[in-house]
Amino acid sequence: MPAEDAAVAAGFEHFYETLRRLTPRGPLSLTAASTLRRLERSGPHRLCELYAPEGISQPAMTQLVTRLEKEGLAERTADPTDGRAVVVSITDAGREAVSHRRQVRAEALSALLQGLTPEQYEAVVAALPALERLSDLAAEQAS
Amino acid sequence: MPAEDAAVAAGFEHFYETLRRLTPRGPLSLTAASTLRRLERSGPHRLCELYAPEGISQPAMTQLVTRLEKEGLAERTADPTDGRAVVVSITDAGREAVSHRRQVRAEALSALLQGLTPEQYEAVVAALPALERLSDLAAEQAS
DNA sequence: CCGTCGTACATAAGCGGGTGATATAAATTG
DNA sequence: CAATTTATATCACCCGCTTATGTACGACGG
Repeated sequence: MPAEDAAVAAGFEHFYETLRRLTPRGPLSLTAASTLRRLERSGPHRLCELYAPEGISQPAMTQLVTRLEKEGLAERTADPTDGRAVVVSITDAGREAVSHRRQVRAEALSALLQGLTPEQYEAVVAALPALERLSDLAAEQAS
Repeated sequence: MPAEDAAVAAGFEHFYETLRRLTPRGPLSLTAASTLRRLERSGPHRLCELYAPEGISQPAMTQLVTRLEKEGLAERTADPTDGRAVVVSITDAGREAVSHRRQVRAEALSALLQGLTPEQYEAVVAALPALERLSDLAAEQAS
């Protein structure tokens, strides 16, 4: 491991904690929010396609979907081509919830961004594509 | 809120999920790890100074310290100047656990960093001070 | 000194969200 | 068509958080 990577890792570690505290406690758990975002971003999925990328077990996803359904944020549909399968999709209320959560976090973050110098702000913006690329790399590594 | 902030927020949101999945399942909860890092970084603290910055309730911190103590990662000491207070400090085993966790995450991250172009890598390194500054701003805003 | 009040921590009860083991039903296969 | 695999659900359990409450010490005015 290159030496500089350690510095990057340390910086990310600290920053991760900061981001974590930026969305104190909402009605949605981390996994619930992440799953809703996935459904919003890439459409309906069978339950068996959801739990692995979220890093939880299949029973956990069953229960999560049940909770989301109870709160009206997602819904189950039968898969016509496979009687065993369940297709999970996000509802309008779910989209609304995701959007609201995103908004809250964005505003908290925006307040912080005001405190940066223009150079620092530019550095952050310039790093965004790289961060996005890291996310993609992590996703394909997981698959 | 400036329009570009929304893009930054969206990027961070995605990146946050990536970081979250980078340290899959350890023996330490997120709060436990964060608390140990705090103890490692800024020395022993009274329990009442710990729970607020971690964003949990006082009973939760009492329980967390009890668990950490049971696992030998932290220890309680009486405060000689205040009979009510408890001073919590990290043990060598605790330092070891933090260090190990950090190592695991750093290696996983390092593997991803290999996939960046040199320009992207430089952009990430260049943004580190700004990310650090954001963490500081968040910390002082919380106080 | 001494009752009163605030502060620091612990305990209790309950709940959300995770786990592994197992059940059920539909699809696949030999 | 019996056997097996796959997709989901259910069960029993544990961990970590919550609020409400208990306990012991410190501070402080009479």
